[in-house]
Amino acid sequence: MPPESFRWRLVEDKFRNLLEGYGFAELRLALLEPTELFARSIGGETDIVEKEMYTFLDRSDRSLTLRPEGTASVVRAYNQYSLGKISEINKLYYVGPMFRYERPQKGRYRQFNQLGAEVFGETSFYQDAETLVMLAQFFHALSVKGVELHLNSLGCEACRPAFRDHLKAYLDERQEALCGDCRRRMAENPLRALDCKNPQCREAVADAPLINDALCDGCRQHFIGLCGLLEDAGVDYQVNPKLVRGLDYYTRTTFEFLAGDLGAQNAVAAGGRYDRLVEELGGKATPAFGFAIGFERLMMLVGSSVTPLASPFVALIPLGEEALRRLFPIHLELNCQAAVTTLSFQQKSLKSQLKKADKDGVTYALIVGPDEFSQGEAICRNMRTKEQTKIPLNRLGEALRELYHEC
RNA sequence: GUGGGUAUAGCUCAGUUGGUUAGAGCGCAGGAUUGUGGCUCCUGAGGCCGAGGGUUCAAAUCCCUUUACCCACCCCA
Repeated sequence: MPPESFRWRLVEDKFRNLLEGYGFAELRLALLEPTELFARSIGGETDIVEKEMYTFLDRSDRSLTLRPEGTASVVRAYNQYSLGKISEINKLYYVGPMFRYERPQKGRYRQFNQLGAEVFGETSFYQDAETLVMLAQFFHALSVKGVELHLNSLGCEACRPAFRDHLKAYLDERQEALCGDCRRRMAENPLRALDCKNPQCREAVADAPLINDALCDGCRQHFIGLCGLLEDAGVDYQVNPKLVRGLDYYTRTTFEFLAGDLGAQNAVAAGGRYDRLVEELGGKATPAFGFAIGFERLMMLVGSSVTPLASPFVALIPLGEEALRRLFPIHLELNCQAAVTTLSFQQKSLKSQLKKADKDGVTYALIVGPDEFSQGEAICRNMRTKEQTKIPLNRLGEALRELYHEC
């Protein structure tokens, strides 16, 4: 709703401009996808898939789901249209609503909007760095303060399995201390125990083996390289070895931008690298890196620093029916270019119309009534200096246009 | 899915141990010199007290049910 909607569009425009500057192109995504797509990409054991999706059957008994996130749809589109053949590297972004069946609370809604982007075909850690710096630039451009970048590497198929077994062995010894969820997830994804919020789990996991120590050479160099580039770019970050994302497709780099001001739902943007997903969804093996920003959460941080709409420039004040008829075409003509005039269609007193003009914050008020008609000139009042000048009735339109362009 | 909270004027909220025409501030409308705004003053409009049921001589107030929203757990953007 206004005035929020104006601020939203302003922020969205900034996002589009920034990303298009970095060579991203917009992808308009399907809202509805086969349920299986999400089960396969996000992971069958994740909470999103287990209990947070809006899933239903269509008339042919196919199971469809309102998308809970964007990456899976982007990857499907990437594969379906063979984007990888058109150009080696593809940079795509999207904007739109996502749906998750959760209990709403501050910063969490069942229908929420994401600004997201994905890069396909680039393995280099330079890509990770470019994207992260770009995000930092975005927050900076919006004067958003207090966001922290948390960073981790989850390894790849070469080193993660070994680490997973290692961690599992560690957790097995402490099974009794873990919460039900963690115990249940042990088989599929023991890593999740690392960022469980349950105090008992936290304690049990305090001395758990860390993935950083178990990375293979390739992953280690990737991570170190990324960190170095971030430092060179002056982007502050902290490594959080226990950062594990709730989506199964991530490999190597994962990150979250956290904001303290958001309450419990403090992740304003998150993402990472997913080098295996394209292939798993039936495409050619393609490395990829992506992120999503929670639009609503971002807007909570942006506050009032983004200016809402500008005030109209001049209030047209007609006194009497004839004056209204005379000013109406001018009103239409001037607003055709930009929103510069206001005009009340009701017969109101000069006093109340001026009051309204003041509230609207206009710079000029143009008064036309019986007196003006008899003199052939309208009164133009500068609302700040209270100076009044006269303008011939037959050149009102161009005179106002000149005034507008002078400012 | 679990727990807590709120619901009264357009907005933010008061409303005592149940008591008769339900209040304030802000906003809105009109007026205080006939055709000149901001400040001030006066006046006015606007409420089925979220919905449904119950207790009572009497319910915004107590009880039950329900809906919506909020906050937290969880999860994530």
